[in-house]
Amino acid sequence: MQTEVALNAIVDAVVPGRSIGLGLGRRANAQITALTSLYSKAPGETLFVEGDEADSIYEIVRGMVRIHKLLPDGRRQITGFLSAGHLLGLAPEGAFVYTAEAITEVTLCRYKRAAFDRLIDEVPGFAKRLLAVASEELYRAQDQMLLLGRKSATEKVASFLLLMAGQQDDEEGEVEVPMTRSDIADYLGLTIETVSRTLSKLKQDGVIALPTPAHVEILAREQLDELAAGETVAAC
Amino acid sequence: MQTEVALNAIVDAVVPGRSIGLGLGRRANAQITALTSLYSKAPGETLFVEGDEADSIYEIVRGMVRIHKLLPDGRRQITGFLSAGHLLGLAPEGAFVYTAEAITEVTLCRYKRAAFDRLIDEVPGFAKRLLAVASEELYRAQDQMLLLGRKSATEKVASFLLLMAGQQDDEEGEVEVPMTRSDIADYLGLTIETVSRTLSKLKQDGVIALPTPAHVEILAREQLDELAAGETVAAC
DNA sequence: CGCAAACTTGATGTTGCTCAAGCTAGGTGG
DNA sequence: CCACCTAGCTTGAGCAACATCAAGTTTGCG
Repeated sequence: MQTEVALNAIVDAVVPGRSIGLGLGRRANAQITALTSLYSKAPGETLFVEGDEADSIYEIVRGMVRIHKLLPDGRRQITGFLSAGHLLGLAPEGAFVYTAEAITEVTLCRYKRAAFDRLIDEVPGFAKRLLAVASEELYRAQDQMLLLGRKSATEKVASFLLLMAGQQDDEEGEVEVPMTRSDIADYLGLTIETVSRTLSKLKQDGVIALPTPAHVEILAREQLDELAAGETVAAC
Repeated sequence: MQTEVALNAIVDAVVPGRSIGLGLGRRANAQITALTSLYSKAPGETLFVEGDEADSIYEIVRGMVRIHKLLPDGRRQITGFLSAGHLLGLAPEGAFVYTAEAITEVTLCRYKRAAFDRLIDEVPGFAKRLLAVASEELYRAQDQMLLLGRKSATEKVASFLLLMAGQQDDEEGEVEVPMTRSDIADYLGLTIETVSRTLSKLKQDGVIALPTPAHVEILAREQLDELAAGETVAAC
């Protein structure tokens, strides 16, 4: 997402060329980096749990994180897969409203909530920038509601594949799928069996190839686009 | 939502006691009211359409609005029912990302986008306040994803009734439902028949009463709470 | 090499959708 | 004032998409 040169030497050392500070100017960035700490999580590790005291805000520097909510009986809805540049924990003060877990090896930048709040007041443009980030998230959330409420299994899986493809700059149809079928199912409101079957059907129809379960190759991009958009009755 | 005394004489005249300006201080409010215009929409009228140029931001002063997104073949997902105090059109600049329509008679306050943007820069605390509003919306959206992806029809309808009840201060179990079964269905990712049947079943079970289709009486609040939360297998 | 986790595939079941018919209520014109 | 008309709602019967249950298969790792 961000491509400008990082101001933070620590970050630069770890992930060359990857900026933090949400695209703000030099001064703001310098202020922000003064109160960050950088650390890592292994795949499967929990960053924080829904209901925990939200004393920090996190920025993903590298890797992929899933966020989810649970029903009392264990049913899970994954509300997002977040990669580098995304913020975690911006929600209402007090407590986190979702659980966050690492899917891949993840590098995180942690901001203390209190210091972060102070920055919002003191650094011109910072709140505005955060507002843009939140609006963007809201837009994504509404698209996902349309998917969950009104798309068929095939349309959901097609949309997911295109989301993954778009998240990777890789335009050549090679898509990495770092999460399990269970994650995909809980993101799309399906079961793992339906996800697996739908992928098999797309493969059989020549729309995709599946060299390995975690590696999808898009063979017929246009057809996938149409499926994802829900254009025709043929989609069913 | 807002109960403080309005500073804007026009608003006061129309809707006594209802504030605008998003809970900011006197100075900010004075600045904001300088660039507002107030007007009304009849039930069924469109405020704006997905894709329209987003040159304004709206605050609902009175009444209820629905916002939705469409698939090319007409399938509709209602992403929210918004009442007084809510903002419309905050999403990414350029174009509206959803369509907004009046459900009841609605009074709106319109802010010019450019002026609104200037306020964000000039009025201290304004962007922060908007960020809180957007975060709150995001939280609601994630709850709705959980509902759409993982709840049964009964759980969805129960959740909806509680949402409506919560939106009205009326704690006595009397809930007004100003929208049609079609709106409810498109909000919950169901069909009108399933919504109707589910309401009938809840009535039959003594959980609610239905004096008229648009008027629900909650008879067994606890049972409805449990259903909405998805506590037990009995929910199915 | 063996084991466990993840994935795939098949058979059967159930929820919610589709199609269809009748009901209710509010508004309009004769 | 009443009858009609229409939009919205309810109810029923049959069906399809997706879930559930149940084996197998593959893969990665110790």
